[in-house]
Amino acid sequence: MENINTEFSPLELDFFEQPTISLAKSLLGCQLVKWTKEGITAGYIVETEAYKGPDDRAAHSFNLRRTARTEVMYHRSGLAYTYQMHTHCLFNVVSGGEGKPEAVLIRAIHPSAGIELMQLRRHSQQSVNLTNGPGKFTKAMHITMEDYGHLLTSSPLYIAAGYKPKSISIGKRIGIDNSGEAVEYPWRFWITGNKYVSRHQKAERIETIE
DNA sequence: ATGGCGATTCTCT
DNA sequence: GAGAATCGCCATG
Repeated sequence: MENINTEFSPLELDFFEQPTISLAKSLLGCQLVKWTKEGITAGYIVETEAYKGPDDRAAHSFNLRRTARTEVMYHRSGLAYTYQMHTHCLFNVVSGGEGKPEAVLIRAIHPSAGIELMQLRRHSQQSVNLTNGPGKFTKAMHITMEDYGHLLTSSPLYIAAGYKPKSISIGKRIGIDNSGEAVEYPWRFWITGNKYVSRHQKAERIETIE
């Protein structure tokens, strides 16, 4: 048998072709990998949120709103949707398939490679604080608007295999207070007990993985 | 041309 | 827990 290094190999495109809620859970434990000329940074995804426009008032694509910013959400699953929030860049994986504008927001990672580079970029020697928020890990990994529309199956930015979480916690999404009834939807997912999760919140449900 | 505002973060109290 | 920072996007006129 040939010895193949699968540590940082991209997942295939069909991984992204599953329903958005399912994808949001499946992404937990996978690695997010970013290459730059400075080197590699990578981390296990530990927290995600599903956004299901056009019926989801919290989604940028609510009511089929289609602008330059949200355009990529209308294209195929597996593309990167990055956008600017105040001074930060937030990162989503497009899902739903062509013409169905849905996405999974990645909210936190647990570093697996390139921690020194992350510390340099974040001007911080701390560990957990480096990547425990949606604007934090993007800075640590140098994910920017340049990555908008990039297909996440190849360098410089892609999803790779990781580990299978033992338990997934489920709760309400963060920071969408003005979104009417959508505030209540249980579309936030995190690896139970993981210390890189951005905020403490009581889980509405906990799923154990077989 | 302009004004409101946000899927955030940091630094205080 | 509150307030500021700070800036691009997008809807209006």
